[in-house]
Amino acid sequence: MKFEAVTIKDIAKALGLSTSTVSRALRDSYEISPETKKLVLEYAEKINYHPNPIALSLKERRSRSIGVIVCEIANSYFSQIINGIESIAYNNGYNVIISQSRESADREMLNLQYLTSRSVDGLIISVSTETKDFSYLKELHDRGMPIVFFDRIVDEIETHKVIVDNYKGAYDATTHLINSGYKKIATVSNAPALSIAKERLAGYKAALTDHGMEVDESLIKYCAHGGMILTEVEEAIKELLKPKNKPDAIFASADKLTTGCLRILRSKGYTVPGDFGLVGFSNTDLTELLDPPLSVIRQPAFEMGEVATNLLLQMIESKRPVTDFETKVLTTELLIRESTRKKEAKAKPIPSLLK
Amino acid sequence: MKFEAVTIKDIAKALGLSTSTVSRALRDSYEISPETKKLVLEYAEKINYHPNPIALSLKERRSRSIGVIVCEIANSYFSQIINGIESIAYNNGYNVIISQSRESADREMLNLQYLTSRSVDGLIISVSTETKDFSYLKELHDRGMPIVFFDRIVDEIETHKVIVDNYKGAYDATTHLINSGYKKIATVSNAPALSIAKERLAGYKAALTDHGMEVDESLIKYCAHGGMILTEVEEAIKELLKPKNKPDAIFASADKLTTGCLRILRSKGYTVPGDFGLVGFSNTDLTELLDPPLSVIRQPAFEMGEVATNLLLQMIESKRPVTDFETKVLTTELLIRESTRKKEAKAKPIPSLLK
DNA sequence: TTTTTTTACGCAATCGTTCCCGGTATCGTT
DNA sequence: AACGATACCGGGAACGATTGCGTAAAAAAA
Repeated sequence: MKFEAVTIKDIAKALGLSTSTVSRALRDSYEISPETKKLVLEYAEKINYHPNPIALSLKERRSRSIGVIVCEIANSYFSQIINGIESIAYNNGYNVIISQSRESADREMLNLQYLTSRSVDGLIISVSTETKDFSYLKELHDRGMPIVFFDRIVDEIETHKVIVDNYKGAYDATTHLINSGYKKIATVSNAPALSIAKERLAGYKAALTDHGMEVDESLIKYCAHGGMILTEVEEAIKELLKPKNKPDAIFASADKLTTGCLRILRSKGYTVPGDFGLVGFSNTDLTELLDPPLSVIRQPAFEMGEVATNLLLQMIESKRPVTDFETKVLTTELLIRESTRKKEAKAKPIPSLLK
Repeated sequence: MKFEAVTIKDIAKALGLSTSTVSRALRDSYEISPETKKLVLEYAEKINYHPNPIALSLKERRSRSIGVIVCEIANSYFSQIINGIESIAYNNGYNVIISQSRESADREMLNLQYLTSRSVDGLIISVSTETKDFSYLKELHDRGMPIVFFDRIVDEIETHKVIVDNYKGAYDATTHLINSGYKKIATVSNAPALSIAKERLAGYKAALTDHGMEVDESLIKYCAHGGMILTEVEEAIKELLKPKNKPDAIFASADKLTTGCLRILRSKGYTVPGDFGLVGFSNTDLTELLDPPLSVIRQPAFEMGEVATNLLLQMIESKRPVTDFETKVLTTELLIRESTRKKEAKAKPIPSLLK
């Protein structure tokens, strides 16, 4: 069950030439006569010759392919990012190898080893929620592997990074809830170690204090897998529903958390925005068709993929080691829809404690 | 910017052995003394040696990786399939390379060439809507490349295939619409050349005639890109809304068509199921949260991925060419929700939110 | 005509690994 | 003592492609 491909040797043999001549003819070298070139080119075309990239990779120690690791592709945000990555990569003759960590540090490591041993020329990564140990990544980076982080970045490693202004996104969303008249705003956040979780949480807290509201730690819940497992969202919501400090609105910190919250609230018979206002990060294109249409913070995912890839290719193709790294920060967009509709005709609270 | 890896030569040099001995020691050959083995193994472990899969691929003409081509990963159906594929592949030590055709025959061909030249040991494919010319695939297959088709299969090529009972799925959905009291049922279908489109259309027609209803060709609309481009769905709906034969229900034949129809109908101010009943194929996990919750035909996508991969690995690892091919047909599931509520019914069905 | 230059091609090494041949000890057997 | 068996290890070709170097023949210059 093996699959025989046409090689440069077949051409050489058939034409009575050496492999070197054929190789040079195919690469249009000046030291091959026009007639021989024509001969080789035509024959190669005829038998449908394609150079073997594996042999090339072995020789050149590069593969013209880049590796991408995300937690899961069944997530609009990540699939949009990947589309952005592919669009730039293909235009530059690079192939993209996608792999999923499924929020597992082990699988992330496995994929990483596979990709590097397969000689990808660079990596674009959003780390899993579970990853605590970045030493392997760090070693890779130290040994010269070009890496670009996006979304969930690793502060310890100095390289190009692409993120959105998570702080501002969260701040704006929370402020929007406040301005809509919500008084007790909870948040369902991602794994606390994650950069995006920290930043979004900071934005949330800042919005509260800036508007004279207290930060209540019992209103902050974490989901270790970012909502990939629904029960953990259910658990978080259940905690929040304890009468003691029941909130009237929720800010969700990730795609799956946002829809997860809606799912749990509705399954428990609560209405949105009646019982709870809801806003969250999401790039799903179905949010406007949901019941209720969700107010969301949307990230420019496609563009993030493009930017990340451009940075990576720049590193890959640079002659000398890149030492001057930048962190590109794109801006989010707050799309206001039904799920955060103003609570009915009460006087708008005046923030008295603005600093 | 190159990335130096540890090779067998480094070990050989450091230990004063030949590469052959090191290679054999690592592969636990009987003709290497236990002491030498121990020495090599320990040193290999110490300097973190990993065999170079590229060199192996070149030598063995196999890569222990399989290629997957789908039209787009930002589609729950396909990402669920991929998860199924990966689960089996990883358990058997295979890696999965994913690529998207984005419904373009050109990109499909490009991906195909990339994957085969990269020595994937086999392919799992759902062809793009655009692909008319299967000669390249056929040649690949004739030359011994193991291929499994799923979803959108190619009748002309004899190999393993994994599909669902599209006919029955469509038949059941249409029957459900009829039983719900809808009188004029339109369908928005995929590119007519596609196997799935034909089968689903046949099921739709059969359900109509079996229930004494006429098949009206003007109620059958096609979307060449399966709803990936929203305007083509809009065009289809616009056609259907012409007063002459305005339907009261729509059966949509693919994931993006189903949500696309809802989107267009709602944007035009129509209500579902008030003005139109709506049911369609979909694997999105958000359909129950939509307004209205959508009745859908759901495919066992994860399982399909598993089945396809098992078939493929079986072909890859078979000593002799496989000639006895099978077509596995799984069954769909009709999930009845709000969007097809009986026209006369008053009682509101209880939506099941958590499954 | 002789020398130099140019043209056009082949040889062989290389990338990392495996594996077919060898080869050399160290035994044991006759 | 001589031979074969066994154990252990190295040399080198191979996988497909590129490329520096060498060189024969042809063309140009002397």
